Amino acid sequence: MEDVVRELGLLSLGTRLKRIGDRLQADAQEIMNGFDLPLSAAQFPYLAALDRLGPLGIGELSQALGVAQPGVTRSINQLVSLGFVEVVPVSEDQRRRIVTLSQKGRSLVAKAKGEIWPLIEAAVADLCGEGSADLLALLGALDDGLSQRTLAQRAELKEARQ
Amino acid sequence: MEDVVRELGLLSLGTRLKRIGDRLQADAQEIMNGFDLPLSAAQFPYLAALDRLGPLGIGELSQALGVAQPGVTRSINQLVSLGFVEVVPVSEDQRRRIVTLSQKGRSLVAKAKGEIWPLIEAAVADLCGEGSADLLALLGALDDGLSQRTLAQRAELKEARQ
DNA sequence: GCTATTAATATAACAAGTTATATATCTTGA
DNA sequence: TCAAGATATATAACTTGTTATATTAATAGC
Repeated sequence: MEDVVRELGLLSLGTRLKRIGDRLQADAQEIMNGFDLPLSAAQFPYLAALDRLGPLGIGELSQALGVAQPGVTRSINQLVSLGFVEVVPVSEDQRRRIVTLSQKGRSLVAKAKGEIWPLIEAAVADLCGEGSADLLALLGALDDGLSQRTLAQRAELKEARQ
Repeated sequence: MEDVVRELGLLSLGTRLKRIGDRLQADAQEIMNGFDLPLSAAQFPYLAALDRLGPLGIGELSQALGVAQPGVTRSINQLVSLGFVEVVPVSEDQRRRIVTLSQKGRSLVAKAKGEIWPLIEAAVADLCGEGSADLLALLGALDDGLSQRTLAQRAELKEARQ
């Protein structure tokens, strides 16, 4: 059976990227399941962000991860109830809540860095083969291009030029 | 603020592809809004599949679009209530339901082919620039690679080889 | 020719994102 | 200094995917 989303090419690029991304995430989840972590693959970027950047506010996490703020609020609440992060209020500004890795969160990150992430990264590298650097470069160009001009703006320019 | 998902590279490739795909789909939606269609960008692939392949059963649509069957059932029900598709039972096999474009659906597809899709495709092509063919080729390799071996299988092979 | 299995679709519950809006706190200007 | 606006987060409702399971119809084996 023909894969329509694939055949449509650039027209359905968004749908296709989402679909492949979902599949990769589900596969990564399967690798993670081997380590019986009470955590979904989608939650890992939160821990990775806190590990890389240190304690962050909700809004900063939203920026760092490219997820809308309500999504961050919910995911952080889950991670709090799982015990991987802690939220501390800021005395100078009581609106803010700073999220930090808990001890449990830090040891999970350590384990992930040592055993899990390298495995996932190697599997993705194996999948991408020679093309991995090219792929990352192209995705970078998409990210950059989209932050300069949206598709709608590009479409308008095309129309105006006709 | 550092874009963590981007910086993590291959490790968070799934999350990143989903994120970029979502953004493209949202942008395509915005272009479509200019034509006031009572339809979301995510629903368009269903119409495109029926246009390209003719009437299809629920399970065939599921394959053609790479969406799990319950998702297809729901989306088709929406498209039915919007009047863009019709569902006909098959007399030989009463379990099956064949989905076809309605007259309204066919004229929407005609309009889309004439005015909307070329605009979206051109905007995406503008965004991708020189890299569009490379990108599609790399995505094809990912699709093919994933249907040969999942990430988990690749990870196991790596482990076994050590 | 009936029963057990298989197949196609539907339903339910959940996941993780989204937008719109509410709430609470902070900041600023008259 | 206090009312108005801005900012940070929370809540609600929705979207669109998922998995697990139920339902109904078709098929196969005895």
